[in-house]
Amino acid sequence: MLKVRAQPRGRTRERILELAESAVLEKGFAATSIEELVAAAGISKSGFFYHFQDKGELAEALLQRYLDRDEAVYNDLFDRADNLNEDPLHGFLVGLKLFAEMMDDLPHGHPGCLVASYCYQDQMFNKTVRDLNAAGVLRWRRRFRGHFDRIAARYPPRVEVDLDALADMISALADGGIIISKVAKDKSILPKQIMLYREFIRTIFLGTETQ
Amino acid sequence: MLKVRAQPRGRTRERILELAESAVLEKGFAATSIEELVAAAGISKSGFFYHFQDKGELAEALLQRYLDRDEAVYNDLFDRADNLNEDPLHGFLVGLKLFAEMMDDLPHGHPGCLVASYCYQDQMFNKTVRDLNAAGVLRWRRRFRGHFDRIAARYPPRVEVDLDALADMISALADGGIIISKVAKDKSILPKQIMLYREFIRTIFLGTETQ
DNA sequence: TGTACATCAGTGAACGCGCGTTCACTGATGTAC
DNA sequence: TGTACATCAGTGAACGCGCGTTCACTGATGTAC
Repeated sequence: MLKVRAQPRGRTRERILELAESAVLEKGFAATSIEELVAAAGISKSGFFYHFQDKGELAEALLQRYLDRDEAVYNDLFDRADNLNEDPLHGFLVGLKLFAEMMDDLPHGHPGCLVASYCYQDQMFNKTVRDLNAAGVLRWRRRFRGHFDRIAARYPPRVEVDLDALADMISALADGGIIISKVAKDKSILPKQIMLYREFIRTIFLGTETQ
Repeated sequence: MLKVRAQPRGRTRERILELAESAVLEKGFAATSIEELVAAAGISKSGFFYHFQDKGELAEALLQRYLDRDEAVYNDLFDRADNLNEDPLHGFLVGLKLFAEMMDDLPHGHPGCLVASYCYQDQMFNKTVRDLNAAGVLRWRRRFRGHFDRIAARYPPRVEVDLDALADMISALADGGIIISKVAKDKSILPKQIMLYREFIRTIFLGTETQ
């Protein structure tokens, strides 16, 4: 009798990461045991240690994967919106609308942000992981700061604002909106916050008189 | 020889809570052990169980204490600002400025928000704790919604905004701003976000034409 | 095409440590009479 | 004021369980010749 490989080659590691991500977002990294992951993945404990040297390596792989996917998704979204519009402001406003709609379309709301989760378990992780997290935040700042530079060149801001702070605001509002949505158990809060941010951007560069 | 009580009556429980709060904010609830808390508090493990039935009771007491203190601080701050100003908008704007200044004055930045921390370890806690957390968020919404109702009666909004969402925005921005500040290791981010929010409020009710 | 060896993707059993919790006990302080 | 008892704020030792990690081993697949 032939024993058949339970999973096609190389899939198990990805399955562990997938299971780990939702577990970590629901109860935190420390409370997510290797035991429960391997039980859910249908392998033995030692199978886990074939894929990861230790639990710390899981933490790192998890965050790296999250940041990569996140960047791919939002690069795609904002680039698409930008390419559809010749005007940088309107392209960005379309991007924000798509962003809000994407958040609104998640059936059970946003599952949570690993950056925020790791932030509140900071001491658990080594320097590599913490640096990865910080770099993720700074990448978002640079991306949006770029938008604002192009926009401000064409639309002088009507109010005095720090463009770096304005770029950080979308990260803060997204992370905070996820938290408020989750705690209040109301998935509509997050997309509404994105749309408020969009309104703010609109009034900064277009003013309130030209409704 | 007289044995002298190490701590004045009733102080030990408070010391445990204080130690637990900073530990939880740094590494999460699951990773904060009773062992380390009692070591830092200078009592034995059984001493802990004299004050708390189990670890879950610590979680609840911790959050209750946090919410109570938070409410007292911000009630005080915004009531003070409101009483100094006859006008509800200007009173609120002063309150936001005081809020931002308070955040700016924290020597090592904001130590973190327990509501956010608990949110990302949700599965660890029982319904009582989760309800406590949700109630905290809704209390903030009501408080700020009250401000906006009074403001909007005198200053019709220049742009169409949902006042509940606008009230949630300060919670989201505070929680998100704390996270971005912590992750980027730049304590100036949080106060800047509060000031951006203040700018948004100003333009909503006063417009951009009247600089 | 057949064979030898290497690599891949794990298994199973054992480990020691730390964790939350329990329980019988204690010594100082407070209260009633 | 003195005494008896209750309460407060703990101690010390023990517990079982689950956790992350290690190690020797394995059976299927891939590759070189």
